Amino acid sequence: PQQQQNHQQQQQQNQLLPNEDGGCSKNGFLCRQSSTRWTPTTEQIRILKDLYYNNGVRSPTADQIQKISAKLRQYGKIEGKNVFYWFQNHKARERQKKRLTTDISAMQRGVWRSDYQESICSTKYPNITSGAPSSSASVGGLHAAGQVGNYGYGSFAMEKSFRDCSISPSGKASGSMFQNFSWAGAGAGAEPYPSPYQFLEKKTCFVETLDDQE
Amino acid sequence: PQQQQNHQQQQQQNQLLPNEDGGCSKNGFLCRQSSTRWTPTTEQIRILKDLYYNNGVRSPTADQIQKISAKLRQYGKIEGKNVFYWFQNHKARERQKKRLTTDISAMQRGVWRSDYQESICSTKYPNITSGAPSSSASVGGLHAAGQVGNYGYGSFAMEKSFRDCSISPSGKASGSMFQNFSWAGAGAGAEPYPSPYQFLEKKTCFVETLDDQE
DNA sequence: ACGATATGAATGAATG
DNA sequence: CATTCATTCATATCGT
Repeated sequence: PQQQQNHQQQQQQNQLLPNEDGGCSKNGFLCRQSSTRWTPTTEQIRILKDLYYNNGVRSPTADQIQKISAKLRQYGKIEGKNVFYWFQNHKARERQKKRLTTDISAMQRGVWRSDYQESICSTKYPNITSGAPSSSASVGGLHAAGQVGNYGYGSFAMEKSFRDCSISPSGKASGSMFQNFSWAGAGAGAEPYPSPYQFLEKKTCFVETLDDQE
Repeated sequence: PQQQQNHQQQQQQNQLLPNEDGGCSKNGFLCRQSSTRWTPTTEQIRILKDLYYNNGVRSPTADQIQKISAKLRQYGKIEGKNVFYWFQNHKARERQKKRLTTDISAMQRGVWRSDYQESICSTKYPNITSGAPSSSASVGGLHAAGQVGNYGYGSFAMEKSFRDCSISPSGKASGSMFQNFSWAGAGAGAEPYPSPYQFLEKKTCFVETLDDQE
């Protein structure tokens, strides 16, 4: 059913080798060095994918991220952000890929159905209430309890293009309300790019310091 | 001081000329700016950060947003919403990092460390009072008058406990977001790569107890 | 080596 | 204010 992630990812399992030479042969100088980006090991990848595909984890919570990273740390250096980004990216790219893959023609013909896109997820998670998870990579009992099926947002992209939220022109801007900015609907038939600072600009008196000497 | 410009920092360096339009002429190279999304120039970033860190601006009001964007417009095309989002994102991300820098396990143990990083507001002027404010980027007398000291709420999540304070006595805590992300700012922490994940490593028998469903 | 691709990281833009 | 989505940059890796 899914074949979108079997290209190349079988690199070595060396986590991070601080053996970087001091010579920044890059374009600048204050470059990389040890700041090499995280390179997931195969074990880490395996676990992550297992969580993703077998446990339906898509956007792990802080708690989950913690557990996951703690777990993955056994296989190499890793930080919470790596896990966070991994899921973000994986989800995003899968969707992106699907967008391109999923016959566009189907969409334009309207024969597109929303059930075949979820095939990759096997939908096995919905009822975690049974008890023992028995998942392959149960990282801290991570079961993606609350988010399963959440991403089933219809399908791919097509309805999220125009999100024009027309807001009511309050006219009064006080505090931190932000929905009454003209930009809320910017482009919704307004000016090309208007100077949006007149809608509430009352221009007090202080004009003394407009120093542009930053 | 809060951005780990190690190597990445993608399109940040493209300096749009003080044009008024989208006329970007970076280095005589590719003008990638034509996209939809705002690409802050370095000057704009600098001012924004200055406002953020030196003036304590966190959630600028419409008024402030106006002034700021007007000011920043000298350095490139910008709209109010860009400013608005910038502050929102900057705050959220800083918070996101920080919020969990004070990892929950420490929190539950009361070992909470109020280790801060930024030089938030220097408690500027409570008002647009007298003469020249010495702030770097005083945008039209924008001094963050009303909100300084507002976020000086000590630190972690405390006012929002109602939402994510699901700390269980069993040593489990369901925070809201990532906890120990040391990535974002690194303004003060700046550890190469911390490994503070043992705090939740206490239980290896984790099996399914992750249910943090509301 | 160079170019293509995969993917980590960052962040603007939204939404709830 | 928290979370998520989309885009884009940067770099690691592989193929030729």
